[in-house]
Amino acid sequence: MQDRYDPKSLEPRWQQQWATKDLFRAGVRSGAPKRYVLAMLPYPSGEMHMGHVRVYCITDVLARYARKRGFDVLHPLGWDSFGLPAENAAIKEGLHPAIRTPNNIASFKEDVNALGISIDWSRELSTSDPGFYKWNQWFFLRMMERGLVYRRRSRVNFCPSCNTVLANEQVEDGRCWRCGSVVQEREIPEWALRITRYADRLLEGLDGLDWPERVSTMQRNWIGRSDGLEIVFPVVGADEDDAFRVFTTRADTIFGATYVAAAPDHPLVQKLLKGAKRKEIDAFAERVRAAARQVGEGAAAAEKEGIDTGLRARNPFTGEHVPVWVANFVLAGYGTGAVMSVPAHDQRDFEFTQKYGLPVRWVVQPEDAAGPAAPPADKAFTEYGVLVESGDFTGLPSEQARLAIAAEAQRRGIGRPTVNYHLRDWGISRQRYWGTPIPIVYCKRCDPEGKGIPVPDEDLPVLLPDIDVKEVLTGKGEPPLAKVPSFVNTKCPRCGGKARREVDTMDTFVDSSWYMQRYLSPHEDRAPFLRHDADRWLPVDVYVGGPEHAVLHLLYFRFWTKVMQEMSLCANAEPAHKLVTQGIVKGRDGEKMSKSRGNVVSPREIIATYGADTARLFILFAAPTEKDMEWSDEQVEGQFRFLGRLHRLFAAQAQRVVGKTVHASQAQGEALELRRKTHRTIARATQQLERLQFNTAISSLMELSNAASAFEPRDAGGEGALGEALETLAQLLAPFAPHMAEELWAALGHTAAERDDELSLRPWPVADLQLIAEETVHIAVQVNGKLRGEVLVPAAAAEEEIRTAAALDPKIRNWIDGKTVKKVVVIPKRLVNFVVA
RNA sequence: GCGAGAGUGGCGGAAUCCGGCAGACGCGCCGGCCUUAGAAGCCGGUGGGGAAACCCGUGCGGGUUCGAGUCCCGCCUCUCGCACCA
Repeated sequence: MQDRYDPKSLEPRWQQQWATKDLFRAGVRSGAPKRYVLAMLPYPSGEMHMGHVRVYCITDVLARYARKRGFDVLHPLGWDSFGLPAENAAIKEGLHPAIRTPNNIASFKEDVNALGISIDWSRELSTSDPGFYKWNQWFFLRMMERGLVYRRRSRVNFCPSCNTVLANEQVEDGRCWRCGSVVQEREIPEWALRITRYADRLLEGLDGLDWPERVSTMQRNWIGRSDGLEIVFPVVGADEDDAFRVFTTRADTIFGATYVAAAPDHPLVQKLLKGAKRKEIDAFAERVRAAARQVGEGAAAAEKEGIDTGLRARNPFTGEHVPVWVANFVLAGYGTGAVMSVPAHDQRDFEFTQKYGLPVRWVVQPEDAAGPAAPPADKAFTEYGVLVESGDFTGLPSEQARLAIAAEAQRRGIGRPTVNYHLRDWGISRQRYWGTPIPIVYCKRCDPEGKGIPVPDEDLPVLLPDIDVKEVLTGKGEPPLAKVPSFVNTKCPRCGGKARREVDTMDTFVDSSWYMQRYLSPHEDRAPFLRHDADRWLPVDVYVGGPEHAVLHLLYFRFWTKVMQEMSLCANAEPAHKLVTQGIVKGRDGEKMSKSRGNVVSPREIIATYGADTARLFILFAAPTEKDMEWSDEQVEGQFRFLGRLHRLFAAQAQRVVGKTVHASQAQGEALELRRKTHRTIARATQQLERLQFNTAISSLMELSNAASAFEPRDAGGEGALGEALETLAQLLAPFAPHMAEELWAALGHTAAERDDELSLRPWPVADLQLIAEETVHIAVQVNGKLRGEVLVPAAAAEEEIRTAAALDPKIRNWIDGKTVKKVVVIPKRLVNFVVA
């Protein structure tokens, strides 16, 4: 062992050894139970940032710990190499993504290895590799067969000057990010996946998962299941068919419905109105759309606005003729695009009514005196209550009335119970180059309607063509692939005649929806992965990543898994059992790290200065796993000092305890105390690791290190106890600071020549419960709940014995002598409380 | 507005699951040792008040309990998410 702690020489040495011995390969411990530990798929930027460091430190601790607990561990890593950042860089710099990406990957991979992350690189994958994206296309075709794929028109952002479609993030304040033109809205065809068909299964599946409540709640809200009644309000003086269908969750308030509000572009409004009124409403609709673009889709507009259409509809329960308005707060895309407005019991309707002077009818009264007994003048009463002025339903509580009114509507054939979801189908078409080609061709002869003809399986993959970057990736005009004739022009798989390929590519969320399965059979070319491998490894046991993916990726990959299960590709309906969302790493200034703020701390520099072990310890110690943390140079130094102290401790003592551990059982006095500390630390650190409390686990190790440093052996028993403490430290440190742990382990005379003696695979230490159990314990003594002293009693002491000992203590006697002891509370091994008058 | 989470020393944070000695561990700071001096390292101290005995102290106000940072009720503040979803 060197005198000085020099991570620069020590760390690469151990990394080399691990690689040479191929220690982290999964699937070689055949009899052992499996554990699948996974970090979210990274986009391979050229240099790792601190967020990546944090995720991989977390998964690496879990992976290394699991290995030492005897698991066959799968801890793979790959690259989310398709996508917008690479394409944008290509547009800007003219460098083909296929050239840049491998360089970025190589560099990022180097950083991962420099951190000492224990990855099974034999399973590395890149989503831009045809061997991977071929299976995206295969899945697309299988989903098509199952009726899960369809073509629809959808609104997109369009820049008239660049003549191209823009992603949401390319729109800044309603303007094009590149040229600053005002963005328009356009309808274009796209391919969509019927994720909504799985809405209820996605909802129900959440209950069985060990996910943060926050994420499950977000998913529930996002899916947004809402049970209600769809009911018909016929238009007065129009055809039977021309009726407004409205959706409501509050059927109990239908007697209070004083008007109908429809979305400005509601088809029935369009159909029934002509002339000046129609023009007025169309202009209004355009204004509402523009406002929505400005503040972002769905955001609440400042004020409610509307126009009276002049149409009248009949309330099917009161028979009353009520006006039909169009209003900016009614969404065309949700429910039926029209609502019955009940101003007395809905806040939005109330506000609208206030502005336009429409009638308010109070039909639900609070059940008890808690609420208002009469209509409040300033807001709607939105709670459940008891119905009034509601015909036959008067007197019923809201819950019952809802059902009764729904049943009545159904009986009369004017309504039916309906479920609505906030969740929309998943549009996967992207007008970009750097993604998976959609395996579809269009043939005028076989497919005159342009529905799309699937490419046969044997023609997969549809390869992304090589391109002249300067000509194709201009960021302007048609989708890039449309400019590549050799790609576009093809033969129809049905008639063999001339046909055109689909030129859109797939959303990269498709890649990340099933990559965790591809790791199982990464080189398989007959299937995306094998059932045999799926049965061995799925589901992912722990999935670690940022909470920002709570709804998109984490919903899509659950959907995909459910489809795969239906296809019998795997047994489980959920991809990941436990989800851990790690907090973000903030800069020294407490702000989010970003280049523009100039507060970015480079992992490379930290590793170069202090070594990987220091970086790992710091990032795990500074805050609990799920919480945000701030970068602190002083805390980094602190971890470096801790490692330095450990190194010195072993340099000074390791030699003399080699082979002496067997004498530990003779330990007496202080030596015995050290042994107790050692075994208590094993127990605590183990529990803390299981609970992902890495910060406190490390602090437990520091405590043991401090205790061992303060101890000086005087006899064989002492040397044994110290030897045991040092071996334990090296063992427990292994998941956190693996290089240092190996170095310390070697210093204790363990050679790593044999694979079996490798610290990484050596069994995790087991605490001796007998040693943890104390013989004597300190008991806190309280008088009237205040701490007044402490007594030392045998751990096995009976209540009576403890009480007597406490009462005899001189400090305590000061407090209780001459007073009446009304009660004595004794909690064995913890405390005594005298309650005196 | 709705939902979730969090408020503890100068700082990051322990203890919160299951009520029982608040402040583990680290940083910072103060003092000392070593040194020509510094760096590094080592030793000691460090919630506030007080000479001490003691008193006070976990966002605020109540409650339950022998005992509350922890449980219950009502507020305040902050963070995150959703935000006209009928």
